[in-house]
Amino acid sequence: MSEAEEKGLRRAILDTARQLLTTVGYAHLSMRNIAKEIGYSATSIYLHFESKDDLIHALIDEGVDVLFRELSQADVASSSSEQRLEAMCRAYVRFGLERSEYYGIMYVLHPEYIKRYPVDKYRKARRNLEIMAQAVQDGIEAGVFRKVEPMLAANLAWAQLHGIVTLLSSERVDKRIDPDVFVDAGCRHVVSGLFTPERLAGRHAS
Amino acid sequence: MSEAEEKGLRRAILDTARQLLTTVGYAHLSMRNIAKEIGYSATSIYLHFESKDDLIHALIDEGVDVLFRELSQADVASSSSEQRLEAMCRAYVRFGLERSEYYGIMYVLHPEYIKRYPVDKYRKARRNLEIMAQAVQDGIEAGVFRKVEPMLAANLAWAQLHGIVTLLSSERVDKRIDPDVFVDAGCRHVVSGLFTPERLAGRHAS
DNA sequence: ACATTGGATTAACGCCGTTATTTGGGTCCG
DNA sequence: CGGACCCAAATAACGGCGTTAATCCAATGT
Repeated sequence: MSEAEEKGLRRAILDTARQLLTTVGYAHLSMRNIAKEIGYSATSIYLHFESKDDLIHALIDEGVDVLFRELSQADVASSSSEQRLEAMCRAYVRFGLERSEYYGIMYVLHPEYIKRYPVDKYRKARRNLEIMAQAVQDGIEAGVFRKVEPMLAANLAWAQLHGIVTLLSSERVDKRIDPDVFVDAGCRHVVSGLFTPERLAGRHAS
Repeated sequence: MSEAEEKGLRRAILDTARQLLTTVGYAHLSMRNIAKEIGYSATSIYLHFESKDDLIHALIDEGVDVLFRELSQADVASSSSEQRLEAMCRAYVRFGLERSEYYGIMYVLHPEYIKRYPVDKYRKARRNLEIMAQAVQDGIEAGVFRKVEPMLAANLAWAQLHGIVTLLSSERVDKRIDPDVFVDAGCRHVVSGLFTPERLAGRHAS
């Protein structure tokens, strides 16, 4: 009971913080306004998190899991490795744009603002790249993709997708460009950049 | 004389702020530590800038100019449009990594942290995309690039380069990947993604 | 009935951006 | 010369921040 309530308060803090991230953003997220929202004093949060960074790390943890679930879902829902990769690209961008409360603290917040993410949690975060690298690897073995270093290709794909998400969500992309067209072109560009010349020659018109 | 000194102080503020951006980063840049550095009180800065955002906007202005100069230099230093585009890509990444004091406030700082960049300065900032779009356009006319919307292609290229810069400088790229190889692969990917199938068939081994 | 525990609060510290007020030296004019 | 004015610059202060220290108080155990 007291354990349940303790968990309850911890969850309430996390949920409130996440909600405030969507409404006021990280720049205006404070221990004091989280506390006010749940009817406690700011210092009470320190009974459950040792610092604001610690709280954010807990949320990042959640975000990493959510993203992994969505990538996995896209992975199994498709058949060919190229379709799987493209589906994951779209899932990544969708996650970045629709769950920006997570995306912002996971990948946008500059490390200088926040203590380094604990080393022992890196492994879990890396799964989100490895699942994409695996699709690249499979494509190579299927003869659809060129023989590239899968991890290099995955990181490069990540950079493309990350750029698309951040430029779109910070409204830096030219307004005359339709966001859907932009995302579409980006995802196809990621995949087609891996095609063998033969596979490429047979692709449909852009 | 008094005019020169006034300009001198304004310059001193800008230079000190820029230097602090490289040493302590935006998160720890404050009106008070800028002032301490130049031996004035914090409030004196308000005689030259109406707010911290205003000061940062002035620095962004400088950064936009510096980037434009470097892109232009890369543009004229090469001959074929594909070489020009690739040279500009490399110049962009170099700017992002080496002048990160500018890059951070220009393209990384989330808009929620800072007042919107004044509309009348957008035009100048847009030149940095248009110069790349022009290279795409030229490549199309030369028959080297596929017939794509130049502005869409430029923004997509920008997203790729921006992703590379931000992931590298926030140390989020897998440590086993050589940064130079990463940048290299990224820039070539941007360019080769635009090639016509014929031009692509004749490219060298990856 | 008393001591102990531990969740929760208030007070306080040193930062922050910014505004209001005050200082103080120079210049202009009667 | 003396007083009015100006204006760069400083100090004080406001409300907000993350965080720590001290305090309160109700429930628990003996």
